Amino acid sequence: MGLYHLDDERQAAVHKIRKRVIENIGRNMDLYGIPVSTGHLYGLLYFADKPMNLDEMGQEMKMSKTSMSTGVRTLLDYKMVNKVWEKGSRKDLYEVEYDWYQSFVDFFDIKWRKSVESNIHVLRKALDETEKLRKAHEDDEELTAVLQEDQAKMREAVAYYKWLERLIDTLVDGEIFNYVPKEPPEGKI
Amino acid sequence: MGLYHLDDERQAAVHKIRKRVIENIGRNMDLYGIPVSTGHLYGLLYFADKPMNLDEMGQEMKMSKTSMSTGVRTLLDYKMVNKVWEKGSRKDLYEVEYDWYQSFVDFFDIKWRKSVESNIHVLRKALDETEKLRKAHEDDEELTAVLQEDQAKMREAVAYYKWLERLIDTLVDGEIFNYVPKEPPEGKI
DNA sequence: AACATTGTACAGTTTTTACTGTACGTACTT
DNA sequence: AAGTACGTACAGTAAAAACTGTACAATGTT
Repeated sequence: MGLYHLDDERQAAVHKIRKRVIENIGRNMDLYGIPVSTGHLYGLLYFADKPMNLDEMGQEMKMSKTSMSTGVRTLLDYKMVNKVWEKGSRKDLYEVEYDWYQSFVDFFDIKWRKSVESNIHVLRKALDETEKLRKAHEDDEELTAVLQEDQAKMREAVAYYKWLERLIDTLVDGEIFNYVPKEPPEGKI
Repeated sequence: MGLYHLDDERQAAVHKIRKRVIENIGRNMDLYGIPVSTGHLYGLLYFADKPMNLDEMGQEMKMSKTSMSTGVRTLLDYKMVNKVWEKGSRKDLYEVEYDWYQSFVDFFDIKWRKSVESNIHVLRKALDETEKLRKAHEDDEELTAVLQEDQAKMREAVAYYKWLERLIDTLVDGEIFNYVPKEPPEGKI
C-alpha cells in the first residue's frame, strides 16, 4: 500500500483509519449484489496508491489467490476495476475505477438493463399468448375477464420497464448530470 | 387466484402463462437483494385478483407459513406489498403495491439512502481523524503526502455520495418524472 | 374463564454461496 | 525444448442463508 516507509506507529494509525472506511465500503457493496469480501477487496484497491497484482491482494486480504482471482473478475465484470498494463511485470495488475459516477452508471447499464430487457421480453411473449388464448375462447366470459385483467397488469409492467430503460439511457448518455449536477468536492483547494 | 370457476384446461393455460412471468419477476428481484422465493411470492401476489392471507400463499407456493410470514415481512419493509384490512377476516391480508414507479423510488429511498448516509458518516469521521493525524505530524513529509492523498480520495467519495443523495431526492419528490416522463401503457385502450 | 385462531420467535435442518488447495494450460525465459 | 511463473478450472470444504416445525404470545370467540 505504499506506506511501508513510514514508522510503525504512524503506519498503524493510517491503516486503522483506512480499515473502517474499507469495511464500510465493503459492507455497503451488497447493494450491488457483491459479496462483502469482494467489497473489501475493492476498498483495498481504492486506497492503494498503485495498481496491485493478485499476490499482493491475497497477502493484504489474508485470503487465497484463487479468491482474489474470482473477486477481481467480479469487479471487472462490473467495470469497478480496470486491468492495467505495466511493462516489465508479467503479473496482471488492477486498479479501481476512481470515477464512481461512471461505476454507478455502469452498474445499471450492465445489471439492471439486462434484467429489464429480459422482463420486457417475457412479458411481451406472455401478452401474445394471452391474446391468442383470449381469441380462441371469445365466448367464455369468465376467461375473457381474467385474461383482460392479466393483460392490463402486464401492459402496465411493460410501460414501467420501458420507463426504466429510458432512465438508464439518461444515465448512460450522461444527461442525468444536467438534471442532477455533480458538485466539486468540498474542503481545501 | 380467483380463477377456479374456469374449466381445468383453460385454468391450466392461464396458470402456465402466469408462471413464466412470475418466475422471471422472481429471478430478477435479486437486483433488490430479495431471495428468489420471495420474488416468486411477490409475483404470485401480483397476479392475485384479491388480497391474500398467509395460508393461501403457503398453499399456492407450497411452502411453510413461516416462510410466507418472513417473505411478506421483507416485501413490507420495501413497501412492495401493503397490508389490507378487511372486516370479518381475522387473518392479515396483503396485496402488492401496483405502482411500480413508487416501489422503485421506495427501494432507493429505503436501502440506498441508508447506505449513502452511513458512508458519508464514516468518511467524514475518517477525514477528521486524518486531519488530526496530519496536524500532529506536520514535520513528517512522507506521512503528510500519504494523508493528503487519502483525503483527496475521501473528499471525492463524499462528493459522489452527496450527488447520489440528490439523485435519490429527485426520485422521492417525483421530479425525475419531469426529466424522464412516464408513458401510458401501449395496446388497446 | 376456557378455548380457538393467528402470526412469529427460535432452534434445527437443508440448500446455497463463498472460500481453499490442487492441478493444469498458457506464455514467457533460458 | 525444458523450465518457470502466472491465472484460473475444478472439486472439496467451510460458512452463510433460506426454509421448516414446534412452541408460544396475542387476540378474538364462546
